[in-house]
Amino acid sequence: MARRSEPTARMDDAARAGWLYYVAGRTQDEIATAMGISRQSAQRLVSLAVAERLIKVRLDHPIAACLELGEALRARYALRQVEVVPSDPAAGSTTVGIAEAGAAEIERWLKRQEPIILAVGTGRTLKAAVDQLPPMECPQHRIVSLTGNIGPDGSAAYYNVIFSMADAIKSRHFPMPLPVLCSSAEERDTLHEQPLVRSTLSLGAQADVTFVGIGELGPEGPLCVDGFLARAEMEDLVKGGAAGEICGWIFDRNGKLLRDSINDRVASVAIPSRETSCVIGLAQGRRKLAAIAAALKGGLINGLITDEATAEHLLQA
Amino acid sequence: MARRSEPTARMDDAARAGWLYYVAGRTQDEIATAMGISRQSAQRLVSLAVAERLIKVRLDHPIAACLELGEALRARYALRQVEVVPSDPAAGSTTVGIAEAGAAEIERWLKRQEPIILAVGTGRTLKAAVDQLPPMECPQHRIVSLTGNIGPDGSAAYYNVIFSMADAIKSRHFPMPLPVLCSSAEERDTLHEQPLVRSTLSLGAQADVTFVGIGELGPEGPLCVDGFLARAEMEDLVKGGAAGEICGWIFDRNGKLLRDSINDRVASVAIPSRETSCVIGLAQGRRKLAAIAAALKGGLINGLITDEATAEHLLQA
DNA sequence: GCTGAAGATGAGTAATTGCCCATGGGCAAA
DNA sequence: TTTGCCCATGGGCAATTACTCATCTTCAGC
Repeated sequence: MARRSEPTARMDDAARAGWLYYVAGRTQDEIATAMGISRQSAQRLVSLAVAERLIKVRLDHPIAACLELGEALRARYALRQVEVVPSDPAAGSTTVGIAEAGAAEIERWLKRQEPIILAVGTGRTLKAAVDQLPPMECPQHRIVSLTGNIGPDGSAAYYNVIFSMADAIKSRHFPMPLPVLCSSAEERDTLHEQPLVRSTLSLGAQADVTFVGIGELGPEGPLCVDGFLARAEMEDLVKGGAAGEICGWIFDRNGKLLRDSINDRVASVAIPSRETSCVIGLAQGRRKLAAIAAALKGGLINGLITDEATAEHLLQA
Repeated sequence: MARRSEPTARMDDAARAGWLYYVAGRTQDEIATAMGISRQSAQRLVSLAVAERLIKVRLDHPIAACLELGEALRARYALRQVEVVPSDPAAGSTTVGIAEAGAAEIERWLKRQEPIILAVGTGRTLKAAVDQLPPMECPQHRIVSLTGNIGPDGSAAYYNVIFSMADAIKSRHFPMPLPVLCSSAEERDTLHEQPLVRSTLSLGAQADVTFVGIGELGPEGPLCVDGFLARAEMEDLVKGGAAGEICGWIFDRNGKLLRDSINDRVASVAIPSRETSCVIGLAQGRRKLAAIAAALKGGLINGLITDEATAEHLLQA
């Protein structure tokens, strides 16, 4: 009769089926019986309701916003892995949240049965994450440091995280017995020829997953604070367009590594391939925004763990 | 570590799993892999998110409100079947909507393969519904009228719907060859003793599903308008506490059938058992509110097809 | 340190859902 | 009126999800 010809009738049915399924929690079989149609038709109506966006789902939890932000970042920068942690409205810093999220992600990789090579960079955020790791027995994995562990004054670089990692994780560890920054390109190349270093370099290049911090530049950046670069050098870098650094590798605002006298002296392993492995950056905070944005833009990382406020700013850019 | 002991961590995970499942549309298997847990745990987290009301689903369609109202009515009056149709904001009356919904419901019953007995009452709303029925071949079913088809003046009662039904539905039909109202209780009893009538009465009592209109009382009610009752009789009835009628059976505001001189003369079949069958009332409109509410309260019907505005008023009572 | 309860976990299994395909009815064009 | 196309329909099957049970872990209390 008349109602058969109305094009909206199908939509009404779809809405009804969708309501019964999602709101009332009936099975599609029950819906089919109640509406006098076959189960398959009921399924089609439910699908239709979803496809036509009649059904709106939302998550009543602070984490919902984080997941949305993460999804947006993933889509924009073609990331493999994104984690956005809530910005604690009370505390000013959310390093703790990122640290926990980072630890959880590291743990997920280490839990795997099949052997992997896990590479770590450096930085305070990354160290905080590693400090959150529970003790684990992972004899099947290998953990390699991308950066040297000798500070500018010859002492062990504090923020080289592989030793912290070794405290918690029972696994084979491969530090880099090098300074972070050599005095010259030639020295760097010579050191890299050493057999022990070469094998570590090779191992780093094969990493299945890499966790790195992202450092901002400027006089307050870690390279200056930890004494690797003098203030004047830093100012020159910034004038030259540098925007941030990962494992000491300095890049511009487009995420391109600079071809300059500093990068020629960096002793770190090259950042592993983003084509064939996961390179996950941990960073947060307004001061690091430019550095993070540049790393994302240049594809230096294909994974990111950050906080809500930082994610929002990254998306506004 | 610290995060293990936080009771909110599980909720966060549940929220995350729920988001990935409902918003991002991942399978539980993918979620399990992404979160580094087993399928079962992922399923539990999704369930938890639903159970804890973290997931809110809403339906973006006018019919959503109707379905909510229907569910509320069903719960309050222990109804088996409720249908609330949208109140057309443009047109004043929504009889058309109810008619279509009623026709759809009748059709659902008639589509069944196993033989059923379908009983029909009387009324304008019900007739409008029956007029919407498409032609159908239903040799397996039997359709019986609960009310007589002889009007007060001896002519065929117009709003006896079984003849309209016979036009569309190819099935065995059983009208009641009686007046609606007899001149006395004795006459009624005598007529009911006739073999043909007795078999129809018996058939009506066995009905699997019954569709009835609900009539309001007062000088504008169908009993008066159609000339079954004189105005004075009606006034007496209302004074005596009568609130409405179904198939001529008059009931008070609690849905109890009155024990009076009118009901003693009603020739209709008794309303079939609401314990063992579906008795679905079709009615709408402010004037009928008291009658519908009374029928629901007294359990004279266990199914209802009405419109949005009426449903809202019924729930406010 | 031991014990018991409560809750979490994973395997197995039943139920539910999603999808493909053959079929048939309805509608438009010829 | 006939022909051909389109699309809705339901059967069948694979994928996914829900549930149950036995076992394990953890933590509080003794």
